[in-house]
Amino acid sequence: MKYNPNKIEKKWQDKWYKSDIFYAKNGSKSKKFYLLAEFPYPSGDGLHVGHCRSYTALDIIARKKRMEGYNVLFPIGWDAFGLPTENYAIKKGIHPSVATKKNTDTFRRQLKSLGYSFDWSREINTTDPEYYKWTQWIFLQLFKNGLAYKSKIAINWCSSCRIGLANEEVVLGKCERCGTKVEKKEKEQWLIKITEYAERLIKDLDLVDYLEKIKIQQKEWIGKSEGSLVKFPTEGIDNFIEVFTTRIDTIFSCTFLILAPEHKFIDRHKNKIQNIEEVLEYREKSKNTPDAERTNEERAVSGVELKGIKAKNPATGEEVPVWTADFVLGHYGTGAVFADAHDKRDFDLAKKQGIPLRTSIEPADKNIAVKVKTLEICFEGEGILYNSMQFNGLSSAQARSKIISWLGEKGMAQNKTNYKLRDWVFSRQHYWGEPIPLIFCSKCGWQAVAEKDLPVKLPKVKKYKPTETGESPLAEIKNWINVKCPKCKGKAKRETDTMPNWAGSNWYYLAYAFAKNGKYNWDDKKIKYWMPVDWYNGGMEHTTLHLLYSRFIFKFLWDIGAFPKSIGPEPYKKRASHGMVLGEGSVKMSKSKGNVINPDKVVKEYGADTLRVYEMFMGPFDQMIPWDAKGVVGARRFLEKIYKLFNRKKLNKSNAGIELKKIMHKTIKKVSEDIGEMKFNTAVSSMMEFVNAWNISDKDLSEKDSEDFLKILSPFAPHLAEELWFGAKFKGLCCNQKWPKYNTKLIEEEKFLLIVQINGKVRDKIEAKAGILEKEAKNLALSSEKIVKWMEGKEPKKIIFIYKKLINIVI
RNA sequence: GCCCAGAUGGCGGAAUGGUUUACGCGUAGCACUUAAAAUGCUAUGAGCUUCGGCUCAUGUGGGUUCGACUCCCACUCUGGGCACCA
Repeated sequence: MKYNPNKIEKKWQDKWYKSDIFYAKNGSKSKKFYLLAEFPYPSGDGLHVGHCRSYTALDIIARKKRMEGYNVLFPIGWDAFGLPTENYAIKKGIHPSVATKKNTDTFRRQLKSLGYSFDWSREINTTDPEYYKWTQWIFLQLFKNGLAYKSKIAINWCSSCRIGLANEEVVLGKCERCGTKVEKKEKEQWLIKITEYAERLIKDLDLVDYLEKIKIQQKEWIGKSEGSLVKFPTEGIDNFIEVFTTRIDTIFSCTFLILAPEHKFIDRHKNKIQNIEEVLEYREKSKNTPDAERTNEERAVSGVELKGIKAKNPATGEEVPVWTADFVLGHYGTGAVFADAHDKRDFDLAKKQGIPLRTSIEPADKNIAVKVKTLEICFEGEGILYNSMQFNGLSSAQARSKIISWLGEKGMAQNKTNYKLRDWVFSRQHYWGEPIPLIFCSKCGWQAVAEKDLPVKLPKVKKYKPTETGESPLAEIKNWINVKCPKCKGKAKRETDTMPNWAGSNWYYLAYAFAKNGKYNWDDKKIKYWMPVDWYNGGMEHTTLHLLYSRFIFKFLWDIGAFPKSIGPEPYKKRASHGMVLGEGSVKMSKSKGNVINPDKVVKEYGADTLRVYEMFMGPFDQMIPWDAKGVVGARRFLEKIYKLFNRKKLNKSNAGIELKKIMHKTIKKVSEDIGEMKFNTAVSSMMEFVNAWNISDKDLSEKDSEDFLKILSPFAPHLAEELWFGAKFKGLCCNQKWPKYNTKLIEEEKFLLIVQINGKVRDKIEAKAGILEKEAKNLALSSEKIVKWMEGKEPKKIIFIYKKLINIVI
């Protein structure tokens, strides 16, 4: 009989998916385990082998946990709103929902063809009105709690997609999706106050078990910096210009101020700035400089003085000039800085424009100190203060707190914490997203749609294309837009913007707790039972987007009591991440390179189990790894060997070998531990070693050992394990069995290879009893011919003995 | 520029203070075959060798240690993230 995976796999998948064996049981008394894999965006390209890698890994964990007696929730669904589907629909002239249906059907078929043990009864779809009813409900709660507001802001505008982009969607000044240069455009947008949660989003990372690099990336993205606000009086104009600084210890060297070109001070005092035309011209120029060009490191600093404007340094009482320069950002801090010789950009600008400079921080290195004082080089580090009145001689750190309290007493300075994180632009001018459930009334302002009227369904339109003006296509459907104001019943209009991609994935982990066959009945009890997620796996690319957003939304829902408080303020207990699968030669897989591996083809040619085993074996799970078509063959050979051994040497109990049993138990130990640590590659290799040992042995496996082997194989190659389990006439389904335990006694070896070193170099290897101590080991070593030769008659100076490992003789 | 991760045979990798190169791929030889494929077995880091072995090798240079792929310092390169953040 030949191993025929196509036949075997279909058979077992039918059996599994027609039953409820992979269904999670709400409220079961067994210990729950919620294992979450990021749900896919169902693109028209179908499943990627990268999806298979992470889903196989999690499927292995889910199957093992189930065998260990946990009540496992391992769900799947579709994050289906978004631009690619919309663009596809526009191109093909079909409704995006039709494209979505087609794509999800493909994904579902592909995922099932790989035998994943998802709970398909809880499948979710973010584009289902029953689902987005809750997405809209969450938005309304944000709105009602004052966390959603509309504001005219300069947004990142992609002229090709005709869409406003969140900062997170701009990569190196280009649109993340299409690569077009992003422009600045003023537009009314809905924003969400994620910044109010900045501190908690940092602090609560202490409560969770995330990979350290994920925590670091989140913290860096939020970008907390502690400093102070300092007032620079501007007599006769405004009262003062306020600046943010983390280096108030350098204030005595401040010789000028710099404002961001867009700073409102300039607008307020146009008539007082003598060279206002020049200043406005500079502002226009900097506005049109795309961020991409700013990344040019060699770009020289530029700036313009606001002539006729002076400010007073609150520390020295000196009058200093005020400049504007585009390296000062309007949206960070107060949009204004004080400038001095201890900042590289300030230093460069001053040198270039002939602005006077003065130093006040002395570096520890005397040679550098000389060059700093003569303004030959710019010193940005910390040191000892001079030129700083009563603060002379203090270190930078000491001086900072003293200067703040000194200026603070005069009302000129205070402590201040700043974050790089900005509020989240939440509206999109596109069709294929959740409508924002708000109504604008010219009398009453923005009003929430009544909760009983949710969902606000997407209306049918003829054209999905964004309009020339950049407005959403919904803006053209008059009978949908025009509604009554929920408050005064007068004429009002619906918001026509839709929500961004992230809206649906902000809360989907909650949906799985209560979703059933396409119905979404929010259920506190079920949420309480399943949440938080025990183990969440996804890509590193979502660390600063989805992961941060969803943590924020969860915290918000927790705050307003949308589910029981006892769950705690964090949605995910543990977060791990997988490495990408690259094309051969370590380049990214892409259609244009023609190196995309289609999982369907691999399944057809080699079988699902082969694909699963190969993707686990190819390398460490968290690392990027190139696809190797030849490597797939190795996985297939491994499975074939197992199939042959089970059929050829079918359970010859009388010939069972104790040596094989020992290796079996070592393998159980290794595989059990490795799965928990996501070291799937070494788990597979240890099973390969076992099979090799069995193959060359003239003994066979006992019935118990065969059972155990199939059980540990089954998470990796579930179809083959099931087939062989059935073929051996074992009871029930293999995937329903109890995970095997290893016997410690069987793992202990009676003998070992004693490594004998002389001066740390291996000179002999002697087989010895496992229990021997130093004395016996020494005798054994010194009686070896080779060792005697190497000793050259010398006496050992020192002997190091490591139990069960080696003996090192130092001469 | 800053932060994080990494560098081991022809290739993917294993080993986290104690036999470097497990497992897999590839390659070579042998067996089976009319032949090929498939399969099985054997060999496979480099150099030297009197065929007993010896020497060298985990990016580079130092250090700690009886002993370093592993720990420490400096550097080079590769990948990822952030970046005019005051």
